[in-house]
Amino acid sequence: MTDEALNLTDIKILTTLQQDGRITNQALAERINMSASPCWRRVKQLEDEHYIQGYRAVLDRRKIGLGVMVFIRIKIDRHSEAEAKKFEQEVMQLQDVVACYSIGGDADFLLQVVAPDLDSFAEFAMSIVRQLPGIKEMQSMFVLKEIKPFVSFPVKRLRAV
Amino acid sequence: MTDEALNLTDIKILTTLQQDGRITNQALAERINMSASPCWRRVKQLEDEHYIQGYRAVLDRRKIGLGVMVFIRIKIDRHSEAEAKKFEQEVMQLQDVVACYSIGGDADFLLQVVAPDLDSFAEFAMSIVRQLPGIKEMQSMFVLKEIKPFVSFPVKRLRAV
DNA sequence: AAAAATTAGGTAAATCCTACCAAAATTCGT
DNA sequence: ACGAATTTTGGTAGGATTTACCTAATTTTT
Repeated sequence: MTDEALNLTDIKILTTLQQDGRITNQALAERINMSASPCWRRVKQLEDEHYIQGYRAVLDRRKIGLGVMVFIRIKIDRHSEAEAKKFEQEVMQLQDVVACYSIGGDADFLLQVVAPDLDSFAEFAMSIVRQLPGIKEMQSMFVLKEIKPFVSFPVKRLRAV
Repeated sequence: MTDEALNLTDIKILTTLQQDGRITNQALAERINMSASPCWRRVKQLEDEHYIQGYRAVLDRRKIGLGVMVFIRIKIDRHSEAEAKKFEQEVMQLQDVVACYSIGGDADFLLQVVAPDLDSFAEFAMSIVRQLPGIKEMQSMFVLKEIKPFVSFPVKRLRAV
């Protein structure tokens, strides 16, 4: 509760845990050349301070039957804050929309959607997404290949103030 | 090594581990109403068969100093497979490009990029991304708000053949 | 330079993992 | 439908890990 910034140890810990979220504390401690006690304490601290939001298992999308992934750009009717809120709330409920961002630039929202196959996606896009409140435009970008799947954020030394 | 499909237990396990990748085996077993032994065995099996690719810590992007996230649509010069490969390889090296997809639709690639602030992003976009081989068009979509951050894939019973 | 505060390292009890075994349930052939 | 074979389950115990606590070392402050 003093410095509020990340030192080199923290950076090593966060980098390592992003690669292997189930590494044992002992192995982690060895990796960063520290004994187990202070290492464990730092991890707990990073968790308590919410630098680490949580831990997740990463699944093979295709193996669990989700052969199709699509990014959808969506524009909604402007001039209605209520409509936007409603849109956001409804999107939140959709399990097949695995991520959704409000974006600047040309579109209003970027949705990341998964489906077992093209037919399922078409059905979902037409009867669910299209029917969301206030939709004006919609453009699908099909993922042909995951060149670089998301793994981790680069953790760098925070710029001094 | 018999069925090759996911039963209800597997689905519960995968769903739970996507939410909490560090849950203890005992707690997981209780959650799915199974004793620890078979639960542990199933998890190991799901790991061995690569339904589970790994475990990761999820960090708070802003807390680690990455205030800006942008999706960039990029079109590259067509008619050159070699150029595309080169592009992919170079993108792979860029730490600030946290994800990259080859996409159908209007654009060729979708890049997910992070940066500490707008200035850093501008610098990165101009002097690094713009200079990638074969770039024809480039359009940035700034993330204003993460309506629904990616957490997990929906795991459903696989359709019987 | 001494005192205070912070961080590191060690230790031990509690918990958890993990490999093994036996029991139960299921499948299969007859 | 029955018994044999196979698969799956539940229990157990040794080993590893976690986690709280204490002391020593280091750094910071005055």
